[in-house]
Amino acid sequence: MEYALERFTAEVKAAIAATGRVAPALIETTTPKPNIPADLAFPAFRAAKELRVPPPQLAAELAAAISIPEGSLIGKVEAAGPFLNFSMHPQRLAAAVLAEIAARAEGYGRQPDGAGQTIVVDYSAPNIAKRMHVGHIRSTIIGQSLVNIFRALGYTVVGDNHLGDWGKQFGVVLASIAMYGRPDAVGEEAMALLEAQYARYSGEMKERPDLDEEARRWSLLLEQGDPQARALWQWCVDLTLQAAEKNYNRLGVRFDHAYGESFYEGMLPDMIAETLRTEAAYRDEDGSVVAELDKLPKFIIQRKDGGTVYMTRDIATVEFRLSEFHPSQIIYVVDGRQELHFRQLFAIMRAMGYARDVELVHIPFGVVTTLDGQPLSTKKGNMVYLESLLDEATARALAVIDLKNPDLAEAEKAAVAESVGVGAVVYNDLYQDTKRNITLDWERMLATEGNSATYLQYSHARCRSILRRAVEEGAATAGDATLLTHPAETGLIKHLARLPEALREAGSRYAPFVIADWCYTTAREFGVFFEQCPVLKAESAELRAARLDLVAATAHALKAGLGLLGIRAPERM
RNA sequence: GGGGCUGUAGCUCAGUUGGAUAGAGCAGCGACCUUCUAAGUCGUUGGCCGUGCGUUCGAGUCGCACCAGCCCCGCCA
Repeated sequence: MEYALERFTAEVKAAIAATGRVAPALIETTTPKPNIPADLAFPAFRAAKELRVPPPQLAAELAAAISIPEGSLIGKVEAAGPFLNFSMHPQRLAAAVLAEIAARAEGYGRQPDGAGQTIVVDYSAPNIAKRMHVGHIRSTIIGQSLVNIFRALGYTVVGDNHLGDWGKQFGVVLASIAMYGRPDAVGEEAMALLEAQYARYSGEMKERPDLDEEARRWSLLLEQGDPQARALWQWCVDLTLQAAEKNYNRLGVRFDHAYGESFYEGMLPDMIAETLRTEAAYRDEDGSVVAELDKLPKFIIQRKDGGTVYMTRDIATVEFRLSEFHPSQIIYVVDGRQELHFRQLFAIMRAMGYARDVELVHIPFGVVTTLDGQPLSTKKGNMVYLESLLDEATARALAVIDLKNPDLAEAEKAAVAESVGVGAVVYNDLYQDTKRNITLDWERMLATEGNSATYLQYSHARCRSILRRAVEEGAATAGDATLLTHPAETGLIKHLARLPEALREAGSRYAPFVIADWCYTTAREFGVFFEQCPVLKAESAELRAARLDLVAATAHALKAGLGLLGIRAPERM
């Protein structure tokens, strides 16, 4: 099914074409700025040049020549200087949009664009034996939103948590446990102790080459399947995943797989041989395997001691994903600082002859810094861990709820606080272009006004509140949408009509903020409507029914948008 | 030295096939709660769009050069 806005655009193009004055190739439309009282514009510049007439003249001629088909979503056509402006027919649009949303409810906006295609999303990827902190939550949150967005676009999405459970850094973890012992604790507390040991060990490692050698030895032992190393490794993995699972549940994050780097261990020797066979890489004099491609800096695929690196495992990972899932895209939601790594990875995959039918995409995101621009680090002691971040956000939300809505039952207060607090943290990572660096600004993050998750949730809750009262009063719904002609109603409806378009743009740009933006504007449009158009006390029962439909549609659409971001929409707050 | 990202209002940001008067929020000032949740709404103040040159009928948007900040550049991930 085609959504109303697409139909409107198609009708506009057809109407212009029907005049016979403009070649179809020159019929391009743009969305006018908000201050222009129109919904779609045809700039006549190019076509006018072709026809050798002044643009305003062509626009005027077209305005006179155009005929609007019966029942069209086009309401009005007029020339405005060199532009030909089209406005939607408010009543027919209202009927079409409300029907679409009523039919799909929270599934509004979904499209079958990606049907039959698979996308692998590589995200989160926490390090084993490390607590998750503000640094890694970006990948988790952005990645999950992209998963949601692509699913809504009809793709088969495979979410894979590429755990950092291998490599030399893991050798350090094992070596430090061997030296200081296994911490006597559980959950995040145990991990905090592991981190402290790790930090202590790597600190001393700088001055003691024997410790560095020991870490390397553990990493090799692990790769060689030494039972003691494997057992210790498994303990760390279980501990970390258990703790992570709690955070994932709170964030609404779910993976299809969590293979992790270790999963690819057995494939590495063949993979290295393959890079050599295809001459994508060569063996250096010192025994290491290196590649130098596309004028990119040289990079290592196998260490001179025979050990593997991140790159080796990433190559195997691509190969595995291709043969296992046959995706049209593999997207990596990873820190922008690894941009070069991915360019190198993608280059070597191409050089090996893989990745011909797949688009490999790195979605870089910026770093999180403190208010004064300092990086967050364990060493500096200014690190903020995910669990405490969510707890703090929830606690602050609860304080506001106690103030604003003290009559709510305690259990509901707690649930709402969780939704609002976690929503604020999620939104902080999604409301702007992901490649920007963000600052950890508690005031900004937990803001309850303006462009904030809370404001969006609040708008939804207001809708739901009206709908609840309507049910209590036994008010009729399923009204006549053509009664919705107030500017505030039309403004809101026009914006609701844009969700499918926003979803498509969010997918093509890998940009959840496009959805966030849409939600925010929806909330604002609803806010205006809320002030100007009484629903339960509308002038007539007929108008009340129609407005109730609009409120229901707004609630569904907002919930759909928030859902794409991974943010819950409470019934009341 | 090479490369990537960023530069738009005091602050945080939108502005993407180049189009009309560059938009929001926050902060500031002012107004609106006996009516559906004031976590709201409305008004108002605030811009050499980093700088320069170029392409174009038209540039915040495209090209080149420069400036500033952050980041990356073989045996970590």
